Amino acid sequence: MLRRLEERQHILDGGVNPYPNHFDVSHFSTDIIINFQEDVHEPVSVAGRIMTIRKMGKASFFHIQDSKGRIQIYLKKDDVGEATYDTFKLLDIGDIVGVKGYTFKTRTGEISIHAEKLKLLTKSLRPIPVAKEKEVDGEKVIFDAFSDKELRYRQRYVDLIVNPEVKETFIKRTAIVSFMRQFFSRQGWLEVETPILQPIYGGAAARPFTTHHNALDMQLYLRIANELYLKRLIVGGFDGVFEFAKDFRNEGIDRFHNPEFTQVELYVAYKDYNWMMKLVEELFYQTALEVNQSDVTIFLGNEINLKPPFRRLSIIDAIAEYTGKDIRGKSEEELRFTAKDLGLELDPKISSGKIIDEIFGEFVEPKLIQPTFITDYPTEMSPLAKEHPSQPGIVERFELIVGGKEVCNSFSELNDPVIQRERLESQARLRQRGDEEAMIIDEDFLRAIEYGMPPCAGLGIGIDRLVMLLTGQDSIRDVIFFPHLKPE
RNA sequence: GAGAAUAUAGCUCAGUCGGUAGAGCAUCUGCCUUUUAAGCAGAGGGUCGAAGGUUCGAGUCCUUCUAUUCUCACCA
Repeated sequence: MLRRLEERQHILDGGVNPYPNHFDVSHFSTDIIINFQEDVHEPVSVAGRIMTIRKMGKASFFHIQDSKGRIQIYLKKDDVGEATYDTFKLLDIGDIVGVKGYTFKTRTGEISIHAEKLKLLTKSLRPIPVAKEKEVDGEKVIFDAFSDKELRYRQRYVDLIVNPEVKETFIKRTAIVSFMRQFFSRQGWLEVETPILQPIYGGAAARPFTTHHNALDMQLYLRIANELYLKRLIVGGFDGVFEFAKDFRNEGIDRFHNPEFTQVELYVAYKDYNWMMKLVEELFYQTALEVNQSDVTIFLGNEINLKPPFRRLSIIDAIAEYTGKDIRGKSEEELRFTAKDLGLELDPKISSGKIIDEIFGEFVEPKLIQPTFITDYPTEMSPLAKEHPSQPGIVERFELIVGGKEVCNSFSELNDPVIQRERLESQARLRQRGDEEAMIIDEDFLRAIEYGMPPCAGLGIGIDRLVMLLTGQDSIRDVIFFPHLKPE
């Protein structure tokens, strides 16, 4: 770096600005290569970062990388003049340059640009970790790639420069979100924004991040979900609302969890969870076709097929199928016995619903590889969901499990304000008993639904996990630009 | 929170039994006007994650700490 600082000064002393203000670009690297015609020397102007250099005495080759890809540049002293060629000799891998010239094909058959003008656009002071590539039997072999995960996450900008497949993943992430946004908007539903700073957090069971507003001298929370605000908007008369939301949960970090993550939540009036299942099937299928041109993807080592319909299985039937235990109508004591019989150690304080969830999470969920809707959860685990009209104690709820992981959660929303109040009060009692994740009573939310919320179906999709699914990444850190790490 | 592994040059990695710190790429100098992991000749580059300890002597052995990775636990 010291050497490059000197070089920067050297360039300055030579009357050249190493950081000029603009450069006119006419083409992207990849477009030049795609549209190349033999015997046509098309004039082009490109800009990008120098990624390889092969210097010879009076002529040189180098590759520049722009936002789309790479292209080789041929620079000859006779063509650009001695001054430019001397400046070029001072350049390093990592510097950003602009090149004006014309297209041609080299003796070895690579489509390249024959430079007529070269301009330094940005001097790079730190060496980038260059990986060398070689083609062996038509396949690219990369030598000494920048692969240290810690460095890649801490210096994502470097990761993006030198590892093109990383860039692809993030481009796909944006494509997925854009497609979903269009998909919802085309139905006439409204994309909205609701508060991230909330005086009362709710809509999910999780520990929040806490902050403080100075002027109001009050505690605020970063939202763990936006469910209760979107429902207020359904009360307000919108038929469908959705929000791509950053949510924050003050919990552990692993390859499926980041403290801040993205969810899309959607609420549609007059619909129920059966309708929502169909929507989710269609959404996943079409999104896959849009971004992958295929309904098959590899997720956590398994080939996943996203062609509808997805299997539907109630949580009770799922447990019966995978453990052989019929738990329908069983009392808390019987459930505890069943769990013990299966070899599951349980906290003696937890109740029926939680026991069912534990059995499901331990013996069933990891085995659900192909997309499966698990439906009809115990009411107790779902304080915001509406009960099944014919099955007491069971709510109209589903989760979509893919590759053994939950990717979305949905229910017919509870809109009876009296029952909703009872459910939240029972949550408050759990909280008093020390359940830190039990919900807090949000009086304004209750007031809103007391005015009347139409029947409605709600959905939450974990965008990070969906992106993992559709890009074949096994860690949430590989689909978030700047995943959370401890400070250096 | 528990266990395992890792930490050596800008990057990717070797380093044997405890005895002067190594390679490739990158960098620098020279040569080279169609190269592509360019080539040839030479050179520089290190507080071996941090702090202690054992030892005549520690990259190597021991202790503690820090960070990361993986697995498990937690997280509907």
